[in-house]
Amino acid sequence: MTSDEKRALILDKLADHVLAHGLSASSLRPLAKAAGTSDRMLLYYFTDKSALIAEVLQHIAARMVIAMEGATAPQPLPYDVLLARLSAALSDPGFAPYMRVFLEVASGAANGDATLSQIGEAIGRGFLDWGKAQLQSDTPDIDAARLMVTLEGTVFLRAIGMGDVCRTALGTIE
Amino acid sequence: MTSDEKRALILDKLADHVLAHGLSASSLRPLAKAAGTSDRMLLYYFTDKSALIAEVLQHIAARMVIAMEGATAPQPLPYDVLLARLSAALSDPGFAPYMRVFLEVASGAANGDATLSQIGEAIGRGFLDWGKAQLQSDTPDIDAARLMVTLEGTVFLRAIGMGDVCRTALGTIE
DNA sequence: CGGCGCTTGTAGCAAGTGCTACAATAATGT
DNA sequence: ACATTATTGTAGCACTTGCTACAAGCGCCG
Repeated sequence: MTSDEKRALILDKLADHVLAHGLSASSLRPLAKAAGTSDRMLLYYFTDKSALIAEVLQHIAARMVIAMEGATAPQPLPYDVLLARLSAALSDPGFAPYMRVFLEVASGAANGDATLSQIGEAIGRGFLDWGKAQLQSDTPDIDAARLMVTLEGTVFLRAIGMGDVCRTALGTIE
Repeated sequence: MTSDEKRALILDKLADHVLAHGLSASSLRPLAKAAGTSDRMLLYYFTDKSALIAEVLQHIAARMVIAMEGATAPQPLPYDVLLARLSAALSDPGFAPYMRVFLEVASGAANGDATLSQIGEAIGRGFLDWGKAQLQSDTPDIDAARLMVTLEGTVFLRAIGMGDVCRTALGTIE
């Protein structure tokens, strides 16, 4: 097994751990344990902790893109339909971990973490573009923006146990 | 100065520090320094760290309520107007720290922190009720929910440097 | 005055943090 | 076979984390 393959394998397990336990529970030793290696080795493969985290988050983002491909409708959908679909998808147990991590990234970014700030925006823009491509609309930019604001709002509220409010808010639209 | 007064004074300075630097930078020693005392004393006044954080967050919530009183319109406003107003208010430098902390609370709650979960929901419900009272609507529950989802969505997006998307999304409504 | 309880400082502990120096092993090319 | 390089383990450093044991100071009531 080449060094690159090892790296890729480790990266995969690191992503699993971050998705399962969050960034705050992702210090080097727990990460190393989850990847079946040592903290020493993590810093051998990834120059830095922040570099490591950056790569892991990008890996996670790539995974999410793939998962979303599966949720992609064959044709663009009108705003209301797409919103209902995505809102349901994001609360799916399969997707929820991504949203938890995304929320944590946003929080870290708001507190001044440069790495998280940069990656958070990249992921966010990617998601926005993807949504725009799914939208059947005369004003795709505006509707994609509204879609995204609404969806992230539901992520936020569900995080604090206010999923019922999300349902109330979106119930009028379906 | 009585013991209660001292406690209240400390609490106030702790709130300042959390608002300025976030929960992640709020371990006992920095907090103590900000309050002009020692970690030892913090654990004398507040049984636990989590109890301390709980009280600080409630204090912060209470402050925000007061600040919002100042932003309260004399009469209820229609949805679009209220949304525009609150959206502008939340990105105001005076309010933004509250939102940063709120976001951090949500993130912590999503990661299973019981204290943050409980307090986050309490604050969220309070905010929802306050919004409902400001709303002039035939369907106040639904509109308040939509208002809240949208506003928290903008908080999220602004955190990752996508304030432009918020503007695009809300621009259509004003 | 004397004792008693509230308040506070000093010092430290055990665990965890990112990271590194050093050396031993394994692989690789000449 | 040998020298060089890549890979990995061991051990540790300097620091932060929440929290605590101990004792000294303090005021207050008898």
